[in-house]
This record gives sequence, C-alpha cells and structure tokens, in this order.
Amino acid sequence: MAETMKGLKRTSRCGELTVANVGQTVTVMGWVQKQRNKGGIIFVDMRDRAGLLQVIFEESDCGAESFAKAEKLRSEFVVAVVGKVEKRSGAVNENLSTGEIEVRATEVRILSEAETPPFPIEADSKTKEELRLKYRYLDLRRPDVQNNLILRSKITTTARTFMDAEGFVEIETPMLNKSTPEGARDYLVPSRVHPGTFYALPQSPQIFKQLLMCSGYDRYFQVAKCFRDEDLRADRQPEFTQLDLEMSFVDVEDVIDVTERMVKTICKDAIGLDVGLPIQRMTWAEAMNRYGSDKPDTRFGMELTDVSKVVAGCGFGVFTAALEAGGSVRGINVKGQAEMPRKKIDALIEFAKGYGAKGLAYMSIMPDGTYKSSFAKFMTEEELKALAEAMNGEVGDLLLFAADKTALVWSVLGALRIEIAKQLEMIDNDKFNFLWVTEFPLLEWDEDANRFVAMHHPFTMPMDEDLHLLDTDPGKVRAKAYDIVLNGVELGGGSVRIFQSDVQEKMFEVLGFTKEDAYERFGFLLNAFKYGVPPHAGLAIGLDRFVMLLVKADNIREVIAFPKVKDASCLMTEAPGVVDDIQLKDLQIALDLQEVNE
RNA sequence: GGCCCGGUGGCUCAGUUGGUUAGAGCGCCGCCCUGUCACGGCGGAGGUCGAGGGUUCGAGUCCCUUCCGGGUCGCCA
Repeated sequence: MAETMKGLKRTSRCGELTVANVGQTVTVMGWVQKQRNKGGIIFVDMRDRAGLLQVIFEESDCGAESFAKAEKLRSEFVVAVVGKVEKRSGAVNENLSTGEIEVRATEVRILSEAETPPFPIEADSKTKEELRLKYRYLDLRRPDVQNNLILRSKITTTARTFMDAEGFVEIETPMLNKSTPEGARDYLVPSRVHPGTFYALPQSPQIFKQLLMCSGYDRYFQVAKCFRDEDLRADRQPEFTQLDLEMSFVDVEDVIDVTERMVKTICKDAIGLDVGLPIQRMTWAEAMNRYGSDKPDTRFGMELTDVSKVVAGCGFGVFTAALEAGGSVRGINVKGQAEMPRKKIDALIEFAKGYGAKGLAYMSIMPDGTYKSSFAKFMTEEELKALAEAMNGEVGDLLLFAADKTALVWSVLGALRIEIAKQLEMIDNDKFNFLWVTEFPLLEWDEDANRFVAMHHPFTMPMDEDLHLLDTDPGKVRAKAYDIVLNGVELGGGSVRIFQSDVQEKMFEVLGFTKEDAYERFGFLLNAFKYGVPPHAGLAIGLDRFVMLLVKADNIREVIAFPKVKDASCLMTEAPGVVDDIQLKDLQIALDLQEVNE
C-alpha cells in the first residue's frame, strides 16, 4: 500500500519554509498533524522537527489520484508532498512560524500509514507520563521534547567548541572498569573470560582523568556517561551525562575561571541568557549558616538565624536540651504569615518531621504586639521579646524554630525554607542564580561506620592552611573543593587533587584504609603518582540537570531521550530483563533469588 | 525500606452520605461541506472503574492485600 519516495528528494523541512520561498516548487516530507476536509478543498498540516506547514489540496492542481489520497490522510501518516509555496490567500495563522504561507500540492505520496496514536502528538502534553514513556518513540515526536533534545545537542556542541578553544583534549575513558566500592553502588557487568569476576560501569571518569594528567595531556574534557545504582529522584537517573574536565598546573581559581566562562557561553548560546561574571561565591560554612544547605537557592531570602545564644538558659526545655547536647537553635522568619492557620503550621511541622526533626517551635507576632507561641508559657516576656528581636521579627511575622544537633537543624530549616517559599510563591521563576560554594569540609563523620569518610572523594586536597589539622582535628579540615549551584540545584562540582604521596597516605590513614587497602583499590593511581605527577584539579557538570534547568523542565526525564522510571526500569523496553540460562551458563553464574516477603 | 499523592472509554477528567442502565470534552468511525487552521453539520461505536479478596440487600465509592506511575526521606564518596 505504501508508496516509495523514488524520484523525489526533500528540498527543505516543513517548518523551515518562509515567505522568502514563495514561488518555489518544493518537496517536503513529514507526518500528518491534522487533515481538514472541506469537501472540494483539503487542508493538511504537515509536521517535522522544524515545525508545522499547511498544505492545500485542490483537485484542479493535484489531479484526481492525489486528491483521493489526500482524502485518506489521517494523523501520523508519513507523506511526501510536491507543490508550490504560496502566500496564503486566506487568513494568516499568527500561531505558526509558517503561518503566512502554504504549499499548494501538485503530488502527494503516502510513504507510511499509521494507526491512531494512543495519545495526542502535541506540545504541552497532558498525558500521564507512564503512557508517554511506554510509547516514548511517539512522545519524542512532540515539539517540546524535540526542542529539549535539540537544545541539549546544541549545548554539548557549544561546550566542545569552547573547550577546544581553551586547549582541552577530548578523550574517551572506559566503560568497563574495576569496581572500587566506597561511594555509590556500582552497576556490575560479569566477565565471561574470567568467570566469577565483574567489571563495574563508571560512576565517573575520576581516576582516569587524573591518570591522563599524569600522562601529560594537560587539559582533558569529555562528555561522559556515568552510572550509579542508587534510587532515582526527579533530578536523578541511574545513567546520566557529565561535562567532565581536568587540568594540570592549576589551583581552585583556574578551574572556577574556565568553568564559569563555559557556563556563561552555554547559557548565552542556548537561551540567550547573560550570566554576569564572576559568579557569586560563598563558603560552605556561610551557605549552611545562612541557608541550611550546601546548595542554596538564592532567588529568595528567608535566611536562617542562629538564636542559640539568645535562648541559652531560657525556660523552654526543648531549646536548652538541644544546646546542652551540643546542638543549636535556629529559626526562620516567615514575613507576614503570623495568621497562618494552625492546620498549615501543623502540616509544616509534619514536613519537618520528615527530615528527622522532633518538632518545630513557632511564634507569631500578632497585630497588637503580643506573641502567640507554642512555647510562650515556658519563657518570660523579656525572653520572648529578645528572641523576636534576634529574628528581626515585626508585627505580622511568623517565626519558626528548630532545636537539635546542628546538622539536623540545618537540614530541617533548609528544606522548610524552600517548602514555604514554594507554598507562598516567593520564587521568581525567571531568575537564574548561579553560585559557587567553596571550602567544603574534607571529611564527614559516618555514624554507622564509626569513621570519617571523604565528603567528595579520597583524592581531594585539603586547604593549605588546614593541612596541619589532618593529624589533630580531621573533622575541621576544609578541602579545596567547590560546587557550582544553580537555583538551589547542585549543577556540578570538583576539587583540587592530592598529588603528594605523603598527604595522600595521611588521607588514607584518616579514612581508616591500610596501605594494602589503598593499593588494592587505587594502586595504579598511586603508582602513577610515583613517576612524576603534575598538580591538577578538575570538575564535572551534570549535563542533564543543566539542560533541565535551562528549559525549566520540572524533571530530568524531559531532557533525556529514553529515561528510566523510579525503579530504574524502562517502560518501553522493559529493561532490566531476565536472560537465557545459556547466557548465565556461559558466565558461570547461578542465581540465588530470595523470596521477598516480610 | 519508610511516608505522601494518583490509577474510571483511545486521551484528559467528573462521579454527592454506598442506591436505577457510570457521564462530559477531545479523539476515533461513517456521511456531508471549496479557505480551514481548537474547522463546521448530522449520525455512530467505544468502559472487567488497575488487579484480587472482604463488608453489604446493593461497591467506581467503605475495608484488606497487591500491581503500576509520580514526589520525597534514607541512599546518592
């Protein structure tokens, strides 16, 4: 039934034609968006990745055979049309880029017929994501997803061009690697040739790019696919892409400089956004104290205030107990929300509990100047007044407090601050606030493992002025590590790497690795360092998140062609799947599946 | 693993304190229509209410279990 395109050659995309093409005879090919049959005249909207084009069929132009075919056209048929570009004699369609013109068909061929799709192929889809992902090949026809992927392609091209001009060499690193537990779970790939052994897919090209520095490539860049077998989120997929770079003979400033110029170039190219340089910087300590987060959203205020000193010795046991346990009491001031209904406050308390808070203390400054508070009866009028003043509380404000271990207080208020800002629509969606967060702690204490773990990774260089603390007070050591944050989302991060073996050994020691452990896992890197290693540093930017934020998508799946769903499966291919016994036998793998009950 | 939200014709949704034969818009199918573009007119088809069990005279609605999708905490060096 379907016809061939023999003898025809496409002359342009549907959406690319303009008034400049009027008078030309063109051949266009694409999908039928919509057919409108008026009887003696038929309008067909054709669609390709460039946009829509109206084709007009009249029997006097195209002959009886083509007219009969035009009558048969249904949505998503693939057609080739030969015709002449004309200025519309009817009304102009303001909504279309091709709205001033149309193609008067002289011939049509039906290259492929189509069943009615399970959901409409149109922008701003209202269809359930489940269905869209099952038929992703249809969903990918929709103009908004197409625009996202086309923009993504443009961004990687811009990044490559920029990095090339800056003297970076793009080098591919292996997908099949040795597993180095520590950090995220690895995706494992069994080896057939070496039964019982496994490759691991890379969580990042970290070690390889450091080795490339040892090998003298000086400046490395890669659009790198990475894999982490962890649970998904709206901005997290098990496989994702990083704009990954590493540089030799540099320090923090050099990496920040080249990165922010790359980011600026990409933003300008992709969406015409001017990013002012230098990008604002904030130390990790300042970010935590002001925003309760190491990736603060600076598009709105409502910053945290430490009131530990103000409430010290007050009569409210929840506050004093937290302080005695070495924690702190901090609050946020929700301006003008003194009258927030009890029900909404309770919901916020529940929200805080989700982050591990035992509760939230609140205090409203009423219009008559009195305080309505969950803890008023435990405090004197003077204490309440001092607290309100410390919070810059004015009439009409709602003050919310958390008291606990400081890390928990930060996390609770940091999350609460964002939740409230969303509820009260305090966030300007047109803003793109970039921020560098610097001077991260080198280590963090792992309660479960009862030891320090690297906050970034074990090759991160301590700050020069904190080096001496590595022996005496490792928890206080700050690292030459930096994250770039956009609108409260961690866009990327990196660090200066340790290149002196004595510092590296000390680091492993603090992490509780024996020399044998260290060599077992990273021997090739440590050995490489013996043969002349340049000081080096690098960074990686999450490409998927970057694109997501630039197109204002609300999840990362909108900028990935074939994403996985929450449980890391693919609704279209149904991956992961079971494999043949023959394949398993080849790999000498026996399954030992546990019944999942309880 | 925990918590929260959702699942009703192809799509998006409505469905009251449990009560006749489960509705709407869009889409789809047929006929008509020479300037439509959210085309229009006339007619029509299409539903195991995610699945299983229970309560009840009676369940889309209440209860239990389970599957699927989303958000989030844990997790993500």
